[in-house]
Order: sequence, then C-alpha cells, then structure tokens
Amino acid sequence: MFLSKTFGYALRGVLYVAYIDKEGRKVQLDEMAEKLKVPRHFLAKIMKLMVKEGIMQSTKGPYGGFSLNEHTLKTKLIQLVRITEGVEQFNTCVLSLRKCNSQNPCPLHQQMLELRDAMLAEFSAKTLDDLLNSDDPDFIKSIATA
Amino acid sequence: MFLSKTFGYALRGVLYVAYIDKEGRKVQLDEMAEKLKVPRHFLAKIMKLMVKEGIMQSTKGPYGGFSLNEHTLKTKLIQLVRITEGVEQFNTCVLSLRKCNSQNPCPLHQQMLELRDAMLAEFSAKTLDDLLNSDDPDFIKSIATA
DNA sequence: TTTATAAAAGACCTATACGTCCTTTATTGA
DNA sequence: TCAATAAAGGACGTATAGGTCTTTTATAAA
Repeated sequence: MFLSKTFGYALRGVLYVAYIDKEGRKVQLDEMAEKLKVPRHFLAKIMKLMVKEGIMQSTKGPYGGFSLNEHTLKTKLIQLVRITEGVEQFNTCVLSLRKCNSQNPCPLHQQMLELRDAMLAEFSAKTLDDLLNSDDPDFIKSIATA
Repeated sequence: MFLSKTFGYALRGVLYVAYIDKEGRKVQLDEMAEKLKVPRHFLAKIMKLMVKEGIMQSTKGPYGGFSLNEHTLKTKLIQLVRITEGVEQFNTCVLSLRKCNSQNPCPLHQQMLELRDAMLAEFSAKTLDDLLNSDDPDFIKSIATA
C-alpha cells in the first residue's frame, strides 16, 4: 500500500547524499548501498534516474560520486513521487473507476478525496531541505534500516 | 498507490450483490462481470475468496449465485482490505524501514502516521451497510465504470 | 437419472515492480 | 598513455499482482 520501494530508496538516497554533502564530500554507490542497506545495482538505477531528471549531480571517475546541485534541496517530495512512479496515481479512484468524480462519486469518493488531498498537500509543500532540517542528531540512523 | 485492484473489485462486487439482494434475487458472475466491467474469471477468484472468508454466501447450480449472509452488511472495510491484501500494509513505513517507529522515526514518520491513522479509522468504522445507505438513486452507476 | 446451470478448484499466462550483472564511458593521477 | 576508479547504459532474471482457461462439483427441474 502507499508508495513504492523505488520512491523510498530514492528519498533515502538523496537525503544521504545531502547529509554527507554538508561534510564537503561526494558519495559513491558502494558507500550508500552499504549504509542504507539497499541493493547496490538497483540503487544505481534510481540514482541515475534522479541525475537525469536534474535533481542532483554526479561525476565519474576517481574522486567522483554523487553530490548536490542548485535544485536538490528545493526539490519537493511530490517531484520525487512523479519521478519514481508518476503522480497520476494521486488522482485515481480507489475502486479504479475511470468515471469517478464529484458529479458521479463512488461510495468512497469523499473520504478518499480528503485523505488524498492531505497527502498531496503535504508532498507538494515539503522539500528535501525541510526533511533535512529536522535537527535530528541521529539523522543518518533514521534513514538506515539495520 | 493506495489500494489494489483486487480490493476495488471485491468491494464493488459485494456492494452489487447487496444492492440486487434488496430486489430479492441472487446474482451470477456473468451479470456482475458485465455490469461492473470487471474481468469475469478474475472476479470469480475474488468472490470465491470472500465466500470462503464468510462475508457472503453462494449456491451452485440453476437459480444459484451469490447472496448475502448475516455478516455481509456488518462487514467493515478494513476486513475487506485484510482479505484482499493484508492489513500489515497499514503499519509499514513509507520508506520501507523496518526499524521506523516513534522512538526512531524516519523523516516522514509523523506525517504519514497521521494520514494512515485517519485512513485506518475510516476503514475500521465504515461498514458495507454504511456505503449502501448513501440514498443515491444512481448507486449502481456509481460502482460501474463504463 | 439425465441435462442444464452456476460456482469451486486449480493450472496456466502476462505485465510490472524489483533486483542482478556485464560492458562502456568519463575522469583522475602516476 | 596507462591503470584505476566510478557512474551510465542496457541486457537479463525473479517475484507477484493481475488475468485467463479448463475441469470438477453441487443443485435444480424435467
């Protein structure tokens, strides 16, 4: 239910890079995969996608790795959802009725609309920077699994 | 995102049966699949499951079909979720962190908790009967797709 | 007791999310 | 210019949700 693993990995990945970036260094896939306990090659695919979408940066070769760019911290969660699974999902009926809308609402339309709007609002407002500024001394631990 | 097709088909299926039951007749798969625009054999699988779980009734042979039993209308939406996809999903972290909890919350823990609790409350309170008593003259249309 | 009807059972197929692996390209320093 | 490093590219494999098909079992009426 709710969001895909891809989204979760993407968010944790970019947050990790942002966190380490404050120490002034880049991050390599090997380190990320190990620290976040995420399948390395799968993470590679997701990071590549985020770079392609312009929300972060990468350089190849020795001393290369992933780092922030001017957009990263301003990126909204909803953009990450769009990149990893497409936002249309926020607008589809719980009962997969194509013609469900306020004129012809399914029996769950109203309740779901409220919840979805709340979630959409949350994800549209919150940026990666917001999540990073939680002042949590255990921030890294909070995005790792083990 | 959110709920599976199986859940949607299950809900619409049982609501259709309940609605027709008021006319004092049973419903066959062929009719349901056609009216609800749902794959017939897939729906069969789902209806069978609901019968096995005891939330409705079926009889084979001529004049057979699906009908309500004493539990049907009292069934809560959350039970339908449990039957079709398992409720553990309501408790898993958006970032798929196994160790995400109030002591060690992921960056999205609090917001997601609230949304999920709202949804859980909604689904735990609402029964099929509640949905049926919407006094919608177009009720059948509202659960059909075409 | 035979025939028609309708669900139950279960084998099978398909698409997609999730995950792995290998090769290529870019970058660095010796 | 060579060797090492690290991401990019893309083929491939696996598990599961979603969907189809055929056979079996139960029931009703003639």
